[in-house]
Amino acid sequence: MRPVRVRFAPSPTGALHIGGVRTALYNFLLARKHGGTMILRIEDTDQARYVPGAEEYIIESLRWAGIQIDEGVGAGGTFAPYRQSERKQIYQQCVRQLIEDGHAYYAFDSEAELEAMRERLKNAGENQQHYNSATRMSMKNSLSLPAVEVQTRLLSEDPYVVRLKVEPGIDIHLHDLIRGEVVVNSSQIDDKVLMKSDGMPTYHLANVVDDYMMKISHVIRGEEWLPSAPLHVLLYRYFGWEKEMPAFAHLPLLLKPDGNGKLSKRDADRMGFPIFPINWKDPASGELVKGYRESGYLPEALINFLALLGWNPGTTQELFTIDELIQSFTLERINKAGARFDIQKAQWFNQQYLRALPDERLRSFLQESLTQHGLSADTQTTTKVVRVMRDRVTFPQDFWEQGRFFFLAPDQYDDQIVSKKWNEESVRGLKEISRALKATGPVAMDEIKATVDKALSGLGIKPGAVLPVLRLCMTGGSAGPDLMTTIEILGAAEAGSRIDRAIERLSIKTH
RNA sequence: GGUCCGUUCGUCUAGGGGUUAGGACACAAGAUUUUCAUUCUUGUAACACGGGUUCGAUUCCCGUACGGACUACCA
Repeated sequence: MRPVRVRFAPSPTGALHIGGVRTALYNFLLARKHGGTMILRIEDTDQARYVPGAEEYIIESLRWAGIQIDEGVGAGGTFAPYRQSERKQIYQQCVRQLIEDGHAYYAFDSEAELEAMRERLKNAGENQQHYNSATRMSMKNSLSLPAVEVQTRLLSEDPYVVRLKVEPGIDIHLHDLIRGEVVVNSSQIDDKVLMKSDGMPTYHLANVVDDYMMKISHVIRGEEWLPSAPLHVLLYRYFGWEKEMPAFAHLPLLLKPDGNGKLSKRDADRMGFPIFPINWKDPASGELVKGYRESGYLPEALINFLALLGWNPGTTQELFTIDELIQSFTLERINKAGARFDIQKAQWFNQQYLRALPDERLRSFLQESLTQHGLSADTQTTTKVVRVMRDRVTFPQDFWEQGRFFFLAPDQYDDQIVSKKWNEESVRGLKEISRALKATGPVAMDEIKATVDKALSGLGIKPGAVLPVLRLCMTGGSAGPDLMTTIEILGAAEAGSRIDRAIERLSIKTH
């Protein structure tokens, strides 16, 4: 078996889509599984759509996601260059060969002429409007025009393209690793442009030439390429490279969470989740689009989620380290049908991964939020907070979002609790608890509980009448970690003064 | 329109000629937690339809429907 060499080959026309990350991931997993090579090739043959910064963005995104590149742009390698715009001469040479062998030809038709041809065929009721064996002789190209004229045109400044001369009536068989046997008749394939008038190759040409030259063993790409795969097979054949042709695996698409169609940025925006791996600032509009990284997704969680979107190990295991993914991954177990994108499942994965992190890591998340808000706290406190919050969070920022009261006394109190539980009796209880707390000094949770119990039983008040408002004094709300633990972390003195503060504020409000 | 691809709970999926069609997310209920979350238990919920083949089809075959991709000098 030949060495596994796979490539992820995005075009730098913008930010990397989350579906692209999954494609890259599957390539990476296969490479690692077989001790092969993961290659990053940049397909920048469309100068009009080139977006500055996109290449760097792709590299940084993959790096963040933990998808390591062994060879290619940013990593170097023996098959350099890996940027297609730098390989023009190679394609030109290949295309010249194709023309000499009679598999390609020059075409001089203008855009208007092409449009006219399609219009003519459409009006004639043809269900395909192709530039092909049936129509090429009525167009302006090196097959239809006299040799002299062709020479003149080539030597003039007039633009021209090179087209593939597809021989009709041949069944092209393609074995896809995911879909099995696919057969397409060559009459369905048009004389695709191989070389554009600006001298750049099209995707089809560059892709085949590079995969061959870079000794790619498996082409793993999105399903949108399946219809043109037979064309690529034809190219390998015409080049005489069919024996070295890579194996194909066309991945199912990522679909919208609701409705029909493939997942788009619009859907993500509409439903409030990221579509790009990391922040993307559109250089044209200046718009900043939030990424998974900045939204608080851990790369390991995102990868785990993505891996299972269209692939499964055949067991009930859901949580995978990257090494386990590499171990279990096989192309055969990739699904055929498209997968709806479900952000809730991604969140669940994030929660699983986040809570499994050591205190130290979680503390640093909290610390970051504190710094952002101009606050500081000692290690002992942040450790306690993180421990009591760890089973309650989904994102790193939740430690702050849901635990800010550990560092900031509430300045607002939940109206519902106030109207339901704030009364003369509960305030009497609170006053007693405050007094008792301030007298005890810093103590542990069970002592606080004893103090509170004693204070209330002394007054003959039931805990149920006071505890909700006690929490209200501490956090401003009705939800949160265990109350006594919360008070322990706050400290008895702070707890006492929060009670006083609440009584002062709410009494004014109610009068 | 044409070509190609697809179709198991709401979602991701396992399974496969005879199964109580399994798991996970989500949802719901109960228990724990004097709160909320976690955790645990339980529950609701699926083989698109029609023909074949077969003793038997959700599984194999063919159609239909539905969905998707492609149909550029874009990738």
